[in-house]
Amino acid sequence: MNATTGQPLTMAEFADMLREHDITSTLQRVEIAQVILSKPQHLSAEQVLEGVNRGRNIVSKATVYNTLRLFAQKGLVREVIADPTKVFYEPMTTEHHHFYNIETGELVDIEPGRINIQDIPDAPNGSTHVGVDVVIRIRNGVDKSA
Amino acid sequence: MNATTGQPLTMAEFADMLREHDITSTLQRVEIAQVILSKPQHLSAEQVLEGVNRGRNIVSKATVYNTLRLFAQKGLVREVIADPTKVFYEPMTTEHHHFYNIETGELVDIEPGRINIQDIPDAPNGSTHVGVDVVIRIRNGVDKSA
DNA sequence: ATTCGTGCAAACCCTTTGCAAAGAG
DNA sequence: CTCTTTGCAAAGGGTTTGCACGAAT
Repeated sequence: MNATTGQPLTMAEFADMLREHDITSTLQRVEIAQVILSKPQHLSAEQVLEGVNRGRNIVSKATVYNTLRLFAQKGLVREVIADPTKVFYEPMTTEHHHFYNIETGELVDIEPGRINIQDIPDAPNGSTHVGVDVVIRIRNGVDKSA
Repeated sequence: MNATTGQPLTMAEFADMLREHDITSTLQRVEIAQVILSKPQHLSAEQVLEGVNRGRNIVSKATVYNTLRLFAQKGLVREVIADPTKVFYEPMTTEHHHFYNIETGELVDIEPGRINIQDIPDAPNGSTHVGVDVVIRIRNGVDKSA
């Protein structure tokens, strides 16, 4: 949503957003940005591919993968490593963490601030923190026993 | 190490350990247990395969993958999901967390208790916590800028 | 012209599976 | 003897790459 108008972002606004992140704006990249950045969500590369090509055929698989990687490098989206079989992408927002349902593969946001981490240790000699990811693995059902 | 003798565990002791976890003891499984459980470490399935077949040819790739999955189910080892390209396995010990070097793919233990998580939220309706994983992503170099 | 982005298909890597042979109880 | 485990090779799924075409400066 545009903060001043309250309307969904226009293609031109997505294009501006790309340029602000040093990404050359192209049709395909704007389409991908619209799909992943329009709201808080977690999408796999394949889901982005489907979302972009609704009926029509606008972006290839390779471009989706390459573009999502580029967006992640440029700080537009964040990669979430929780499912051992695929990477999820989410819009880059304030730091928050995730529930991961090991049965369904579903990823759910934990509200920011809902988790507090104390005493984050320094990175080992000569390295720098890039980020902290907390994944709480959950399973359907209330019974603890297998 | 055997707690009473201070010696490395014997094959028979690994076999006992398997049976205690309801795993039928076989030659291949004991060999795999020796590789992954002998000390604190993080090994990919491929590294386990190499570790088991030193020169000789004792265990197949399929058996390594299937056995590590079995060990994880039975609570002998823990899977660590941090590298988007592969799963790491570590001996099941007290809860601790990890540094993950995004440049080298290296995984490093953070001492238990060195991180404290406050206010872990309840699992969503009808689901149960399975575990909490904290991964601190690090990068070589001290400078923050790319 | 030169550079950068895209598309297609093939390559790649990790992991799982199907089925016959070998091993455990 | 019956059930389980193993091995091999092949399939599978997600991701990356090579190279030619097209767009932009």
